[in-house]
Amino acid sequence: MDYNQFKHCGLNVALGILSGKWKAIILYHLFHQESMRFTELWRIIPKVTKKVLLEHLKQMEHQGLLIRSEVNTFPPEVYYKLSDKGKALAPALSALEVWANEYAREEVDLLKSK
Amino acid sequence: MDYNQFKHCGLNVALGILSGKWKAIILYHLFHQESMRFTELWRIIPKVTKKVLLEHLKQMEHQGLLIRSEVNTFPPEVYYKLSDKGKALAPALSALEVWANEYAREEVDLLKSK
DNA sequence: CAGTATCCGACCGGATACTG
DNA sequence: CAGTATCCGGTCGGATACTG
Repeated sequence: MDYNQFKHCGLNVALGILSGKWKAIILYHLFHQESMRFTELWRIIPKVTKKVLLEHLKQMEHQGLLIRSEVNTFPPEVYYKLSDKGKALAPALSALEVWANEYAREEVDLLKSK
Repeated sequence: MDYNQFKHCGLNVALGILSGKWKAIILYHLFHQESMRFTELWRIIPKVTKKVLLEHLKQMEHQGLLIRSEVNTFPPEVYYKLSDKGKALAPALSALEVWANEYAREEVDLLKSK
């Protein structure tokens, strides 16, 4: 196995971008649904507050992972979807998922049961 | 691309395990060197304090990513190396690295220059 | 050398109420 | 509906000094 494949700089950046309590679940839903409204995300993610969800979405938007678009009506409609940069995370995220299911089964099952 | 490959539970667990300011760089060095002494790690990682480095190493040991072994002499010698569980992270970590270099070049270069 | 004990500030996530 | 304004407690990383 060639361990020279990764260096810590890029890894640090990637992990930094993915850090945040709700990032995984946000990405998960947007990978499965392609465009969701704010309230839709809010209701589907248990127990996150609007403020925190908004902060996460803003960060991810500024980092170019998400694209935010609003329909200018009243009441407003705002949609979030993955950008190409966000979609490109798929292989890495699924590799992490595979690893967790293979090597951290207990923690995963514990989390599922909650 | 099949986005059903990953679910958020495993992803959450994996990201949780990898969260911590110095995790990336610790893993990086241990992937490249197979067994390092505490002080060796401490000197090679810029600006981390002993306490924090120790906390990170302890966590990673408890999560089964690292194996700690001590030679009972005075002064003590303690070695850290990757376990199989830790080594199995390689594909996922290098996928993250690849993504960062491809899609987050600016941040990576910025980090490198520091 | 490796590890522990204190103390501290900054940041992060959360609760609640309010607004265009 | 989507977003903002405050306030708050806990956790995380860091500085420093000490110990087996």
